[in-house]
Amino acid sequence: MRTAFANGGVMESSELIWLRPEGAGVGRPASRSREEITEVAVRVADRDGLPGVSMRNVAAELGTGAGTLYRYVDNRDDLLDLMADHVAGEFALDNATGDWLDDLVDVGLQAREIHRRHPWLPELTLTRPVTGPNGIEATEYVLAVLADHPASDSEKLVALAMLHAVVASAARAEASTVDMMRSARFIAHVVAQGGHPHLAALNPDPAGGDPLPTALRRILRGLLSGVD
Amino acid sequence: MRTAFANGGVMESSELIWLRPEGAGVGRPASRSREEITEVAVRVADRDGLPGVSMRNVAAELGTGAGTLYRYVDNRDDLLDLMADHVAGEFALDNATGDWLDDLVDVGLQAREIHRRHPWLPELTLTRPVTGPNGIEATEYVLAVLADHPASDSEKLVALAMLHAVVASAARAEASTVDMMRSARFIAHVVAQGGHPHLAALNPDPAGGDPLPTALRRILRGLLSGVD
DNA sequence: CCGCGTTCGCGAACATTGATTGCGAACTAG
DNA sequence: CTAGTTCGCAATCAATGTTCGCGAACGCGG
Repeated sequence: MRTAFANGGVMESSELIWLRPEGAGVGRPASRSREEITEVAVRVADRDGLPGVSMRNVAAELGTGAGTLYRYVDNRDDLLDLMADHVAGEFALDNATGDWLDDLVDVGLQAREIHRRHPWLPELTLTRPVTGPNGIEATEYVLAVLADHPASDSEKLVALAMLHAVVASAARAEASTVDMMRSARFIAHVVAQGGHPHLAALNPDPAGGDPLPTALRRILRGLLSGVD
Repeated sequence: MRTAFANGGVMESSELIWLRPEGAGVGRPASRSREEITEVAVRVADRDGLPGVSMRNVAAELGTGAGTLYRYVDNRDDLLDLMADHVAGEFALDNATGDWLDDLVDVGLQAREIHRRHPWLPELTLTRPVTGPNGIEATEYVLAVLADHPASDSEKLVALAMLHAVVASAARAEASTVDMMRSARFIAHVVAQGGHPHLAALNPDPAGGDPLPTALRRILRGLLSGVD
């Protein structure tokens, strides 16, 4: 798809939305902004879930028609990108203590809190890269925390990607207890039929606390405290 | 939704599809099977991607109408579940060497190969739990590998979940080079504007090999060789 | 061999979705 | 004030998931 501009030029919309200018300097000014639309979309998602974020729904919430949204966004995916990066702005990136492990675990736990506040977020962050302005800011922060760390840049990026994958995945598991229960019922059925001794012998730990903090510590240290 | 049966009973379809019987013993026999439909759906997905897996498309490939599929499946999500578990049958689970770390890394690398063969798979495994018969089989295998390991059951399950999350996430990143390039362009733009020193100072390692095997080793050992 | 109960196949139909288009109104620049 | 441009909006299109009703196919009991 191509968008024509006042200068007669043309912009390939295969770029991320943040690279495309918002509005044009001339002509009738827009009555809404990407920010405003994004906030409304996030509110709708918090209330009705991700499938509730239809162009018609969001537009209605804004008191307008569906077609109007396409003046601000090329397609629905753009809107989803905006939403994901919007909530990435909820990070508090000024807690650095100087201990890289503590700081990275803190980022991971903050990420989980964000995912908990917005149960629709895992589906987005797991399916697409989050590389909007706020996502970039978080990445820069992590790199700053690891600035004095001896690991190579590649290793740091791998650790960052893994941190993200683990947190988002855990958050998704938390978010859909329905799926969990359906799975549990099926597993119980399979176990009841025999033939899966180790699955049958499984029993949950008594009084297991929150596993994520220690898991994150172990993963990050395993990845970055290279004792191969 | 509810499905009536010959005995006058009723079955809640909120169960996973594998808990619901295929066909009914009486009446006109079905001319197709879940297996057959699943195989066709997988083939369509391999060719046209996940959005190509529409009820009409799959039905057409089977030489029938869309409505017919609903005799075998309650909804599209059921079909996706079937597909995900179907390819989970591609695991070779008879390679156990006795060394749990080697064996788990092997499972992870096998999972990546499966994801590579079916580029649509990450979107499924990341979004929903894979707990069909074949998925259960893989879980049982992992538990068998870890049978003599001193870690607690909870720790083992956490490690398994993390293994899955990491592999699927890495596979997704591999699968969509388009997104990667768009992100790269935006990051380059941000860096060019200054203000992100650590991001700017980033340079990729020369001749970096495949990072996943060592990453998996480090993560799994970090999680299961408890040296807190 | 035949009817009966039940299921299956199938096409038409419905609601909803993302996206496009054409036009009049609103706005800025000169 | 005029020219040029963009914006808002409603109508519209194509495609999707899903439901429904009906006639035909089948197995079983007589």
